[in-house]
Amino acid sequence: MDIRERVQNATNITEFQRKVYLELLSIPCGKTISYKELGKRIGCNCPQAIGQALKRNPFAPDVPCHRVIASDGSIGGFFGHRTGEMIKRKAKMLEEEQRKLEL
DNA sequence: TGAATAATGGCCT
DNA sequence: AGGCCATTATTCA
Repeated sequence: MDIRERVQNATNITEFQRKVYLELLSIPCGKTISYKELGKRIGCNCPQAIGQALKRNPFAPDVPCHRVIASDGSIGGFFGHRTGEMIKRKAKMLEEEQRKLEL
């Protein structure tokens, strides 16, 4: 079963989260989307809720949460560790994914 | 211009 | 009902 179907069949989550995950899956491989953009797509002005939904994403790692980034192109990090190496790590993962698509 | 703080907005416990 | 969080924007230096 595709992850998308699983999300659609997921009842233990809210419609909001479902939209978030669907949009997330809608993101092309190797591509990234900002919380703001994603939120806008689902009709939500609060990227925090999205970030939380991703963090709580019960579909991980089926849901490419690493495709979601800040509008700057980095994960950013909320409190504590700002722009750290973890971000670069995710960025690298995206790069590898993109590379995989080319092959 | 760069960086830190404040506010936001919905989800989870 | 309260706290949380992976952002964003504004303001201070």
